[in-house]
Amino acid sequence: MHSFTEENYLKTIYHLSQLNDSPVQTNAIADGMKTRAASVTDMLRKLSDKQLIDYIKYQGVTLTDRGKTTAVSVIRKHRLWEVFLVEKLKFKWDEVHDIAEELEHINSGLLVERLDEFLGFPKRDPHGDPIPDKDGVFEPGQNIHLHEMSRGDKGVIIGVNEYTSAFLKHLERLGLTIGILIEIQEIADYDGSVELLVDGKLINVSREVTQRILVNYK
Amino acid sequence: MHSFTEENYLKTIYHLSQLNDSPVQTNAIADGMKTRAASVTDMLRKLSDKQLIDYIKYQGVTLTDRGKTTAVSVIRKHRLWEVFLVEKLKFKWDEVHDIAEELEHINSGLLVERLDEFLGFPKRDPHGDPIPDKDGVFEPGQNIHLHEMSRGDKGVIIGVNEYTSAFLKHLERLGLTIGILIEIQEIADYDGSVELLVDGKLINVSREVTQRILVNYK
DNA sequence: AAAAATTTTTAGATTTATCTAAATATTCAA
DNA sequence: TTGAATATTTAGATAAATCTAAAAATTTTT
Repeated sequence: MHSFTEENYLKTIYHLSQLNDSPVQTNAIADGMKTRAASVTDMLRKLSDKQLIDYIKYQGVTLTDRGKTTAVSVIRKHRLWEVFLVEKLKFKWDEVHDIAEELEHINSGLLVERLDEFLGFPKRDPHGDPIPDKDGVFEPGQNIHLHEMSRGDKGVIIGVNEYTSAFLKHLERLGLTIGILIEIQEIADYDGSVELLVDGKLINVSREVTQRILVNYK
Repeated sequence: MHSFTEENYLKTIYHLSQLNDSPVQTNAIADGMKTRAASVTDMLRKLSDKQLIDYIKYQGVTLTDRGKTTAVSVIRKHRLWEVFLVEKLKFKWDEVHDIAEELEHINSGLLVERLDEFLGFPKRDPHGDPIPDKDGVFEPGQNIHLHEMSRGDKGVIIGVNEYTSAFLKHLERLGLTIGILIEIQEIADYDGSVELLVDGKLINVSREVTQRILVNYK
């Protein structure tokens, strides 16, 4: 088995490698793990020895198949536990991320499959992120970020990519929650902020926010 | 917060101190933690510095109030998770101990209280052990071990004090599960084995087994 | 109460994950 | 294409939890 720390590195590398196709860089990992580049180098050597990553000094890393499988399994657990916390224990969507960061490392294949079944095999977590099935397969989704849409476009909010309580509460105040229909009214040239029609009301959101919202584009 | 290891030491010391009134000895802890006496001494110094135990060199340890509170909180979480696994996820009673050993260290006060509520504030876990409430109070129980009973005595099995899958499966084969009524028919002088009337049938159990079964004596 | 047996502690290493500071490699820009 | 800036790695330490072997304290036995 892998240590919590190893699992967290793999998860971070996985998420970073989703952002673009090139190998993930040491500093990006250090940022993601809130640690120092030197510590990352130490860990990369270890993960490479265990054949969880392909690592060439100074050239960044990519996950091996084994590494990817492990990362996806941790992500699956994280998202299933988030569904449990919200659906069964009545947590708010902005309260579950940190607890799921701990629960995702519990080690029992049977537990995950039973939990999945108990929850009715959910396809998405409370933030709209897809939950890989037990073979690690994600439901395909053709989603785009809100800031990539144009005036007049419509779509349904399907996810976010920041999980801080502050951000999620902000969205809730604006009425921007998973499943809600939005329509782009206006995009401001000078700061990229966007005027949206949501639930019959006009609201204004900053570019920072539009970059963190995923929309299922119709 | 305390590390997983510290919490496990506190839990072990708590359980050992339940067995008799004298301070818990280094070797007993080493046995319980499956480690060496020297490692225990190292940790005792650390727990003592943190004022979780009262420790006098060569004289053994007792938990301070702070230490006891922590230990009971871990035990509460362990037992609640066991109820969850059996009641909600359909695990057998012999499958849940190891998973609960991991889940008991998840750190969120709110999570425990929500879980307790979700489960309907259970009073006992699947092995019959009492679950302390959120203030650490156990429901009082006047239970005795099966080996302390006499011929003709009757009672209901209320718990066990070994949680290995092998032991629990053995009990199940014998029909000895929580809640079942038993009556002592005969106690063998030469090996302490006991003949029991269970569910209309006569069965024989070794002294090793009788020492690990708790009975609510009528 | 001295010797023997047992228990516990100390001394000194080891492993894992981390760090700072310095050295080295790579990339960017003039 | 060379120097500057940036990114990464190495060297050497530190803290947590563990270990073995030896020393010291305590308890038991004679």
